[in-house]
Amino acid sequence: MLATNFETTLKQRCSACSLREICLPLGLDQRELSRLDDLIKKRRTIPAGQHLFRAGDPFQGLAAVRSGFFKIYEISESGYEQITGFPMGGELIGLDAISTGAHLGNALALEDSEVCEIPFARLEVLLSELPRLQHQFHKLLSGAIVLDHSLLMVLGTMTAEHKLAAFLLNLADRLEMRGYSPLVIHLPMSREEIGNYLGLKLETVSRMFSKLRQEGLIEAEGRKVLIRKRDALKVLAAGARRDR
Amino acid sequence: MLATNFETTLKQRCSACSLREICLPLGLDQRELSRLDDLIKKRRTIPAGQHLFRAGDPFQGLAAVRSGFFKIYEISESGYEQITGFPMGGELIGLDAISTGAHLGNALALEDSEVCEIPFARLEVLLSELPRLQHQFHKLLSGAIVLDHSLLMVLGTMTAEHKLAAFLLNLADRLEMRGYSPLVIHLPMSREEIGNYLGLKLETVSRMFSKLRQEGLIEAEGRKVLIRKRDALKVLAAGARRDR
DNA sequence: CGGAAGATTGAAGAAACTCAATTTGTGTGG
DNA sequence: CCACACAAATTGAGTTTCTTCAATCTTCCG
Repeated sequence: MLATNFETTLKQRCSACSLREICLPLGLDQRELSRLDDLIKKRRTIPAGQHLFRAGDPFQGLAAVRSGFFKIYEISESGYEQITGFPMGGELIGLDAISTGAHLGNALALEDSEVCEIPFARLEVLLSELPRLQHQFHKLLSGAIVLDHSLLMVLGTMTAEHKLAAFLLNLADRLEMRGYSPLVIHLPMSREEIGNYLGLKLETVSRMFSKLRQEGLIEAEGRKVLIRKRDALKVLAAGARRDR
Repeated sequence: MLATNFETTLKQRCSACSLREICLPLGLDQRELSRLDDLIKKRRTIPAGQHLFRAGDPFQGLAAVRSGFFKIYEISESGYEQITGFPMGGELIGLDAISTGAHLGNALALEDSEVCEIPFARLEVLLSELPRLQHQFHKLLSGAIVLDHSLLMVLGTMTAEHKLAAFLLNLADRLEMRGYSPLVIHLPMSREEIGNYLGLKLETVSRMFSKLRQEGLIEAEGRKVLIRKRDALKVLAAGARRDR
């Protein structure tokens, strides 16, 4: 009991976090890590189905996903939704709010999730003092742009089947990077959410799941997906078809 | 002759740049501006049709567009192109390269253009010393993410006609922000490039131009576009149709 | 002026959507 | 623990949008 408690507090610290090789702490030494630990005090639990923030909320700070899964979506003037990402462990949430001081996106927990809250004003001070942390932060911001561009590529050039293949592979890769099996996926999102993300209707997503199943590339029943032929999926995901 | 020369060197300095309210210098005082001026020495001219950088080039520094127009495009593994943006005056280019140290995108000048080169390593040092500059830089990075998200919204939720309306309005807004007329647009890109950007074929783009023309919202002959009913375009651009 | 590239328009085809019915899965209360 | 109700997923049939292929027209350079 005492041990569990100890472990919990340990895990609160960036220096002992299993995600430190993906997240802000990457590349820092002990001294720098402890400075960062001082900053990131609060851990917050978000139950499945609840929002971490909503569009319009004032920007207090960033959040780093500790565990669980989120969906980030934006709502246009006229009420249309677009999911822009499904962040998981080690990824930063709320970067878009830096530019305006208010959130433009909504962050909904798809599973019971935990985040580390990062007060942004204090982070910027620390960035000035720790060049390596500053650089890592810039890398993460830049990485968010790269990620968005790869989604643009998917939306702009691929057919439905290719889109779904790319989506599943992306999940597999990110799971693998975090030490999970890349072949057994439990989807935290519905067909409708996948469709929204990929610019497809849920029925089309469902049909493409069936197609990939028939072709023997995956097994899928509901939200459980087993990747059978990862290489073949890669060929699909690489080979967009529309050449605009 | 001497006068022109003087003016040119003046214009080289951020402190006297007409774009300083959009670009990095925003919010800086005289002292800070002169520090930034020290950093940004080089101006470079890129003739229309030439690349500022290509995918794979090592990342030396960012570039701020001084004048002209670029297209940024990425090429997927399998050779498919996707244009991710058409940056113009005051916008930063090359942000995606921070994360990996090499450019993922290609930057091609659509017109004769000028850029200010910003050595990134030195910029980061300066950011540490000038908190306001640091914050402005983060705002620009965050703004790039916001921009990408709005394009995701367009690609994911809109029909062809709405996409083109949104595209033209976006151009109009950005031109207006820089002091140009928002109603008279000379497009620096081809129908094919617009289509690639919007996830459409060039023929579809052409048809939508004709449609908007027939509906009296614009006048268009080739690359010259006159916006007749900006409000009506806004209604179109706001009102996406597919609700995925 | 001539040629090539870009833009427009038409007709036919394909991909994805809409509408609708059915099946499966999930959570809740008896 | 089962039964029920409700939400999610699958599948089918018909329609729409966008693409593809092709012909024509325009523009812009050399």
